[in-house]
Amino acid sequence: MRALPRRFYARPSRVVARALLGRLLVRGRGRRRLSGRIVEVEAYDGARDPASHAFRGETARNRTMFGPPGHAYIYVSYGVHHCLNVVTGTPGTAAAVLIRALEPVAGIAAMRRRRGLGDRERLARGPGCVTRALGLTVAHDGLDLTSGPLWIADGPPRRGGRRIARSPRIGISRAVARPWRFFLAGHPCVSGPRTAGRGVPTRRTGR
DNA sequence: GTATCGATTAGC
DNA sequence: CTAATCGATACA
Repeated sequence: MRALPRRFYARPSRVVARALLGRLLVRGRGRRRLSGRIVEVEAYDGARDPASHAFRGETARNRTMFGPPGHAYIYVSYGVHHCLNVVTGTPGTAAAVLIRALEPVAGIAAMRRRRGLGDRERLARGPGCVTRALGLTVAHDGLDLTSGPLWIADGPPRRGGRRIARSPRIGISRAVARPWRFFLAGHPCVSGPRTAGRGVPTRRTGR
């Protein structure tokens, strides 16, 4: 399978987000290949989206998002974890899709080693777990997904017979009502709610 | 300059 | 429930 062409990414983040579900995210080539089916994503919409890192303009951290589509935007979350996004839209739009969860397909033993976990369904469940399982860090920020050792496979997205469900995005405090989280309904590797829920997620108490 | 908050997770 | 830990942001 080939890497998805750049034109795939040169569309609005919500369109790309849905189109990514069921596709294969691949790290490396040959025997050392790691891969997983994308089962959960979130769309972010640059300057038009208060929840986006790009909402307040370009910084050293989010520079990649302002570049051409089809590149990996990887940032440090909570000072501890790394999160993988794909840049979408036209250059300067600074839109992106966060990869929140994978169903591990290849290199599962290596993922188990990296994660110190046996449960396949939990290996890449959650954005920080995705990068941990694949061995991605901010050192990989800016990688070109159409040519590099990190890519997304072309071909019909196999959804395993599951429908695409949507919900509000997880872990944000602004623009909380926008239903821009997309996932394969009921898939065991999805983090958080696995069925479509209307309305704003329940706010955790304490702050 | 200091204080606070995250596109989170693992562990009590 | 909290700690971890750092870039970005808010404010004196």
